[in-house]
Amino acid sequence: MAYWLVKSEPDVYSWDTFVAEKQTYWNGVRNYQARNNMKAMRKGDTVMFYHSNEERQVVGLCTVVKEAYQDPTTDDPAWVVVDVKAGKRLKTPVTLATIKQTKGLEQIALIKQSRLSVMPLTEDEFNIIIALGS
DNA sequence: GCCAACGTTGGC
DNA sequence: GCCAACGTTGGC
Repeated sequence: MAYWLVKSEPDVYSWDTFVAEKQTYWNGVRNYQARNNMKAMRKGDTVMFYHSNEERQVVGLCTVVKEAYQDPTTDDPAWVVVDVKAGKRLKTPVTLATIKQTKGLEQIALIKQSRLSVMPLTEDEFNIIIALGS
């Protein structure tokens, strides 16, 4: 069981939209590293949902329900999507500012590689964020 | 709106 | 294969 974090611009695809749809395929990734991370996702893995730009906070959790397959929005076989199902909203959103100040999260990919849109989290990082969000 | 970081493209 | 130019992302 692995942990991941995905970013979305709330203007483009927000947590509320996701919750309303209950499930979605995570499309639009056009970066090889992010793509490789998606390919490494396994059914049942937990994914944190982060709002970038205006909000900059982790807002909720979701679960991988289908592993990587051809992105239906393009014919280019280089790109894949995964299906994710909306889970719980964090009681308290965890902001980037908080993450930066929190001991144990210094190495998180969210800070180290700010432009990456799909990234792995260690179990420790995941648990710390969960604790901050409850 | 600006700019830093960084990935991609294309000329050589 | 290198590197400059360029485009994109995302924090501020």
